[in-house]
Formats: sequence, structure tokens, C-alpha cells
Amino acid sequence: MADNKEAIIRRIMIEFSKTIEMFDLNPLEARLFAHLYLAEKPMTLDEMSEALGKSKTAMSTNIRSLSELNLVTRVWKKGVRKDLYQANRQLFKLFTTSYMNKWIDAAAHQRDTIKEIENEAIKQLDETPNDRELKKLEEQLSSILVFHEEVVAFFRNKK
Amino acid sequence: MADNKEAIIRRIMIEFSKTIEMFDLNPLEARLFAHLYLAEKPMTLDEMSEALGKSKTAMSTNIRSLSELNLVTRVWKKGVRKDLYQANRQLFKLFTTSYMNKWIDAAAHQRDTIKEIENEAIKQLDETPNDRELKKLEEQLSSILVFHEEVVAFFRNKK
DNA sequence: TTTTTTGTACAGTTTATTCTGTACGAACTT
DNA sequence: AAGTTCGTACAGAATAAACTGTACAAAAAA
Repeated sequence: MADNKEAIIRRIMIEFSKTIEMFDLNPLEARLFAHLYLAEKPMTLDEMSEALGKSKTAMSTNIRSLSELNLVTRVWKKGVRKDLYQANRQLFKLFTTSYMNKWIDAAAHQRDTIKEIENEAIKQLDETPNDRELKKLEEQLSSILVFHEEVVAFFRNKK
Repeated sequence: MADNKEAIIRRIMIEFSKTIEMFDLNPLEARLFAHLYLAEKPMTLDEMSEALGKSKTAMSTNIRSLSELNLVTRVWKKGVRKDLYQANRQLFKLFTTSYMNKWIDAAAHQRDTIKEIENEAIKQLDETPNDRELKKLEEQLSSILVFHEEVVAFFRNKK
């Protein structure tokens, strides 16, 4: 009977982790979060290391990533000297927010870069207005820029 | 002057490819698409290989991935014996559609798997209704299932 | 038919990512 | 103060991903 529960937990870990990985987390980050989520209590680096069978160094680096994504929080508990981390619990909001923010930041940055290139092309086109190849290039840049703007708007829109 | 155009093309390739990679394409797939998009004409595997400086084998496997994602299309041209591929051109629709479909498929599949595990837990809970740990596990499964349903709905909604 | 050309499967190599063990500074304990 | 404990930086090892060259089946050309 206890075996059944263990088996269920193992399966949840595997499947839940897969889903979390879809949000661009590496496998260990995913398992770490899944474990903390199921544990429902703060854990130390040593405990995580023991539970997942990975080095403490790996816990340290991966818990930091999760922390930067606001997926876990460091908490204090009187009398406990080690760092304690716990999983934040509003799954959907948590993952979609950090995921979309990443998209928006990256896409906006790419858009700006494309815009710069286009400005450069326009400047050169001023000097040689009859350069048909350059003209075509500028048009392509324009369509790629529109694409980037649509992507940014798309994700902004979903928040 | 021709140098300027080359430089612009090179920069577009780099930046555009980065954006495409965000849609879960590997670097070569991304460069391949970017190149085909800028070329604005169908190309053979040998031409791509030459243009990107990578093996023909790599072209073959990566163009197939792009094709499966509906990002490129194989076309026929009278007199040309080799396979010809061209980039599809409605960037935004192309990328968002294939991206979201991938999300929806994967998330729905994960949801079903979680549902199965939950059914298993419920079945066991019928046999041992007083098992508080098992009860808690079932509740956790339920919340994870809700999460999955929200993810599926989220992406369905955006199409 | 035989010969050439084309696309791709597959094995092995190269390159990139992930993970571990050691080492060390900072903070706590005695 | 000296001695522990803790978290993490860093270099190297293990693992995974990407890429190449060889080989070969299918189709076209001779």
C-alpha cells in the first residue's frame, strides 16, 4: 500500500516535470520544482540533494534559476541556519507569467535590433536611391520588423 | 557598397535566426529558414549546403523538420530534377500556429496522463478511504490537473 | 542494361551542455 | 580566537546534441 503511494509520486514527478520543462526549464530545474511543490514545505539544499540524488552544487545553481524566475522563494525559519526554499503555489500564473515575460523581453529586444538594421539600410538607400537590391533588402527588413512587432503584441496581449 | 549589402544581409541572418530559434527551432533550422526566406526563391539541398557551409546531410534532416512544421514547402519546377524547397512567407501566422499547436498537443497529452494517474489514485482511495496521505496526494493531482487544463485552454484561446 | 545522380540512414566524431568534486570566503559556534 | 558549517565559483568529467562522411537504395540518364 505504501508502495502504491510511492509509485504514484514517482509518476507525478515524471509527468509533472515534463510539463514544467516545456516552459524552458532544464530537467533538473523541473524536477526540483516538482519535488518542492509536492513536498509542500521548505527544504534545504542538502535535503534536495539527498531527495533527488544530485550534487549540492547542482541544487545551488538550479535553485537560483528557479528563484530568478520567481518559481521558488527563500524563506526563513527561526532556529534553522540553512537556506530554505519553497515552491510558489499558483502554478498557472507563475509559469505563464515568467514564460511570457521572457518572450516579451526577448522579442522586443530583437525588434529593436532589426529596427536598427533597417535604419542603417534606409540611410544607405538615401545615398544610393537607385540600388534596387538595397531597396528589396529594405522591404524584407520591413516585413521582418512587422513580424517582430506582431510577436511582441501577441504576447503582451495574452498577459 | 556591395559590401554594405553583404554586411546587412549577414546581420539580418544573425538576428532573424535568433528570433526563429525562440520558436523552438535549433540554430541550423533557424538559419536555413532565414536564408530561404531572404532568398525568396526555391533552393536545392546542394545550394543550401553551399550557402550555409554545412553538409548536405544536415540540410536533408533539417529541411525535413521545417517541412513538418509547415514552415517550408517542397515545390516542383519543370526541368529541375533535384528537390526544391521554399520558405512559406506569412511569418507571424506560420510561426505562431505551429508553435501553439505543438504546445496544445503536448499539454493535452500531459493532461491526459495526469488524469490517468489521478483515476488510479481515486481507485485506491476507494479501497482505503481513511488514508490521509493518499487523500492529500489526490488533492495535489487535482491541482496539477487544473494547471494542465488551464495551459491547454490558454493556448487554445490564443489561436 | 549500365552508369550517374539524388536523398537519406547510420556510425562515428565534434561540439555544447550538464553535472560533480574540490576549494574557499563568509557566517555561525564554541 | 580557532573550529565548523554553509553556499557557491570554478575546473574538469560525464552526458547529450549537432554535425559529417560513408554507404546505399531509388530514380534518371546514357
